[in-house]
Amino acid sequence: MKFSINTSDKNSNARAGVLQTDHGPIETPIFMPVGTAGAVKAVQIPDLSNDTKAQIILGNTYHLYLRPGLNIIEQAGGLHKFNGWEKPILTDSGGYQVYSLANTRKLNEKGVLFRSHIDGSKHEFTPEGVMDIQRTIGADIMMAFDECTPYPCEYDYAKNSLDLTHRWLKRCIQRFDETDPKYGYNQMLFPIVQGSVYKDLRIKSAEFIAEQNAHGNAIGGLSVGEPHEIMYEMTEVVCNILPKDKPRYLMGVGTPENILESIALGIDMFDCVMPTRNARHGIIFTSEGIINIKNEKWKNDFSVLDANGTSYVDQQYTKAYVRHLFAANEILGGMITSLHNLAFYLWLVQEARKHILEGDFANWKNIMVKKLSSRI
RNA sequence: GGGGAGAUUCCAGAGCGGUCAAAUGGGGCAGACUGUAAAUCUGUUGGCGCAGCCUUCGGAGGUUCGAAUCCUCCUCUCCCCA
Repeated sequence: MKFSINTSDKNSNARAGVLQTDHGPIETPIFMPVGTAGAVKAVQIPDLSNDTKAQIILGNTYHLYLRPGLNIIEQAGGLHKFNGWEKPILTDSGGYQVYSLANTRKLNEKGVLFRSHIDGSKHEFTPEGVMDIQRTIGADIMMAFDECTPYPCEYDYAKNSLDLTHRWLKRCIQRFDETDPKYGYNQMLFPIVQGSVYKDLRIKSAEFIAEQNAHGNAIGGLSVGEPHEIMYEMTEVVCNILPKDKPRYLMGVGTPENILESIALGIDMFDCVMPTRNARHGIIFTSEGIINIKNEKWKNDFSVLDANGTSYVDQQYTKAYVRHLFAANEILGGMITSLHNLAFYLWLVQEARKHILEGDFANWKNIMVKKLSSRI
């Protein structure tokens, strides 16, 4: 449970580090593939591990609690044993579902009453309960239960919500401290900065979070529809306050461009559904720009999927073939693009790490960013 | 040989005198997606000099102010009985 920073970039706040966990080290900056229900959609564990070079994946407290349920996960011996992923796992707390499933839940001081999106049954999530669930799942990194606020969000709502998230955090920490891991390895708890798009709230929250002296700190409530400039501004404000010697995790971000810009601001960890979800929708990210493989123009393009790509699928399949798979609604299409996108995201952060260590990250980032967001 | 049903925009298939360039699916084309209720969702799908006009509902005529819708003939499909 140690975070060491190897070096810092000269012309930005980017850092390269290593976070030690009982399931192995995580080299930062890192992108963490999202595996909400215990599976990174359309990608097998060996591919995830050997091909994309993922070092840590996510699971979700709300989804795993509902299905398969804690009983099954505990019988399996924790999520690592259940899904066969032997490296670190981080679980989101369900705080994002407070936002994304706002129509089917009720929130109060005690916690959140969710109506299951699967069968409509009611389930109360409290900060204490969420800690217990994550103990049972066995995540290496547990997230505090928070309210992810929407955008736009009135100042008063954001302020009250922030105070609630902070009170919940104290309860999370207390429960975390008075309980033990279930499977013989250590777990960490990351608190989450909120405050919507309001600088003073973000500062207040970052200061409060910094005081908790957690193993790592997260920034939530961004990338929910606000302009990128605001997202970067909030991230910068918060990074200046959060402790330098602890990993900083920007939750739910983002596009390849977002990730590089945020690394420059001092972020170490990212997760996002974009590479996997968009992959299933036919979008692939490459070092030359973004490709919609379903577009007609690839119909008879027999060049490989991504000549610069690091995944075996990049050389194995042609654009025309992958386009055909999508047109024919063959499940293989989404498997190929998912693997490609994850390999690309992981390549991107590894490359960023390399340039941070070499000291020329800022220049490299500025060149990359221009290409990454263009459409091919 | 006798009897019956039908031909609609890329396909299937509604429409059965005006509110029809024509429902709904599918297919095509394009877009969205940021701690995953998402292998999902949205838009568009005759042409143009585009608040209007032109050409379309098997073909040719006709009735009517007005036809994809009614009548006549033709062509072609399908079904049943011999």
